[in-house]
Amino acid sequence: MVTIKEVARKAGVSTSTVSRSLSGNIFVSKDTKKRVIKTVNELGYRPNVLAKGLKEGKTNAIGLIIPNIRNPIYPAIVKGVEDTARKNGFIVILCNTDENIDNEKEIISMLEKRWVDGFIFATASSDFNHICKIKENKFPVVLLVRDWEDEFDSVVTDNFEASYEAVKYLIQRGHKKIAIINGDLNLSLYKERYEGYKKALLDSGLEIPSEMSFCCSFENQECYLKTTDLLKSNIIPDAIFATNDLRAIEAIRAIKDIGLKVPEDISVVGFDDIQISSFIDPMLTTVSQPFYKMGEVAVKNLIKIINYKRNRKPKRDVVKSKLVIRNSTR
Amino acid sequence: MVTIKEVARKAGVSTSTVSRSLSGNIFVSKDTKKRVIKTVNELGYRPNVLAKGLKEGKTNAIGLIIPNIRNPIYPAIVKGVEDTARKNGFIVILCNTDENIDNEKEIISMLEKRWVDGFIFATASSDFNHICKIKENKFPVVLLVRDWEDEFDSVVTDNFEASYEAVKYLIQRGHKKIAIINGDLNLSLYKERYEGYKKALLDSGLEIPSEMSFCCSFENQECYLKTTDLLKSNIIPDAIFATNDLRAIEAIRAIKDIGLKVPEDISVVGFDDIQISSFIDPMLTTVSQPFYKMGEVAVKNLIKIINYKRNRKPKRDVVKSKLVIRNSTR
DNA sequence: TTGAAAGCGCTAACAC
DNA sequence: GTGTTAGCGCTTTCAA
Repeated sequence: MVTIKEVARKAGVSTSTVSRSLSGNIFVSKDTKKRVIKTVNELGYRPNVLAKGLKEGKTNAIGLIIPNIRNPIYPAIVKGVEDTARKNGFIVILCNTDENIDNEKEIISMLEKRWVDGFIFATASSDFNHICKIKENKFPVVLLVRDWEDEFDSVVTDNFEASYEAVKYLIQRGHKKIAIINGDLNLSLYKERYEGYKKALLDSGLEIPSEMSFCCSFENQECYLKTTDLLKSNIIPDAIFATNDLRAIEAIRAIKDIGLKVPEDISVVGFDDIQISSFIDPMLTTVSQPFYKMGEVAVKNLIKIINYKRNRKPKRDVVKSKLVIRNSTR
Repeated sequence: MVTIKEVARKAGVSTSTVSRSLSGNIFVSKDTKKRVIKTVNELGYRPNVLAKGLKEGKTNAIGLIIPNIRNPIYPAIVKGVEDTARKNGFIVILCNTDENIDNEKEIISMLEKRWVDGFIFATASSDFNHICKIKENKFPVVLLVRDWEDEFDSVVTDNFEASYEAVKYLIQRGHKKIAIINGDLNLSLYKERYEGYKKALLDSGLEIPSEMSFCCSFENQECYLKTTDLLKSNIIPDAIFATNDLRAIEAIRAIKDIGLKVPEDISVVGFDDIQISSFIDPMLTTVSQPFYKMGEVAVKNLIKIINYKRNRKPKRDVVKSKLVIRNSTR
């Protein structure tokens, strides 16, 4: 490995001059600089980021913690985060928790050893102490997708409004018995989506059919099974609002398997607009979220906090989502 | 930030004793060790990986370079890589190239500054010099999914055999005009899949219908459009072998939109078995690949190379895939 | 404008 | 068993 010393020797200058030639902020005579740069190229010298980080007290890396990389919303987010980070000279360390809090703690403990200058969490849940602790340890933190009260900077979508609009749309199209398939209500995003759903029904004078409301995870086709159960009972909805596309897709599968049709018998609306949603049959009506953009905004905010560490008040960034109407609703 | 010095002072020992107590390899008296550990916990001390890495000449990080995180095969791989790496005390730095070689070079240049102890590339293509250069620079490299002659360690699936089997299956079910929708033939995996396809046809005495063979990328619905073109011509296949599921899904969409049915009019076989494939309509018959496992094997091999840097001959690991028969074939 | 030297936090060779 | 110390590669004072 080529070090700054070798460059210095070969160019006939001191290591400080090499450093200065490369950093650019401090003045070095034109000739010297040229000679140094030439030597750097000849030798293929690359500054060692470890040494630089150790000296400067920062790493130019950020930790991105996500709950489940196989949920297609995260790849989109990851891409936004990574592109933006790289554009700003940061590298991304991606960690997947599988929604498991022990994994998450272990990951944090690892990254806190100066691996990263700051964290982006897309995993906020009700069990939140460990993330608070990071902040106490002076690591900048931005929450993404899922947020938590007003303690942290965050980037989220307008979950309430978007759900409201989606359900309102179903009502306008004449649906009256609208089921909701939701996620963990301890997560603010699902709670907000639920609130939007309820408000839309209420505003239209419809009852909230509690027997048509359930939550499910992504494991073991839970969503498929619970939807099947619902349809086998004698309370059949005329529309289903699923709070994400994966749930919508499982629900559609269940509806078809039981011999009913989408959208003729039951309309289905999803949430997320993952890539696959425009290819399944019927193409899914869903709320489209700007995931790439969200990742981008989260990184930009995080870098701001890293660079000017003043104790600003946390900022909540809300990005707009929009209803995309396709063929799964009639 | 708590440093080893503070721990040492508080515990009344030298820094080396703290270091030794933590590393565990060198003997420290029970009492001292206990006292040190206690202090470490009280102070919340975490060894600085930058300093450690600088000292030891390694980082315990590996770079994982993938072409496109939005292709669902990669999240599965990433998860395998990440889990295994973490289990072995390594951290993963994930980088996405968007199939762009300049991005890739930039990423490599960044990671070579001692960020990582080795690389896993899932991006090998015909333009390969920059990856060779990494190896010359003494960085361990393992190729994944896509490989390249015998220069490198690699982990791949039995593309030829799997394709052969898939096409053979179509033939056995009575199909005679079998189209192939392929990817870039400069990538060995697609070439191998093409060879498997041809061999299966040949072995059954069928002609290779060159007018029914085309390649397409994932951009701009290219696959959808080209399939539509094919179907609008008067040479209509009775089966389509798509060399990945995303292509198969686009093809199915095209078939349906033109008013034909899958599998009644045209059978479709995919390759990959991404999660969504068992939820689309009809559920996709496809070749299932053990992506998680592949990531796992790649990491294990890489770590082996990192730890015993002897110049072994590169090893090619071939993992078995298998045909999963669902409803898109008749 | 440039060089010498200290020091970032850690480990390990060497001394006791 | 434990302490002292050099040094990993870099940046940045301080001097010249």
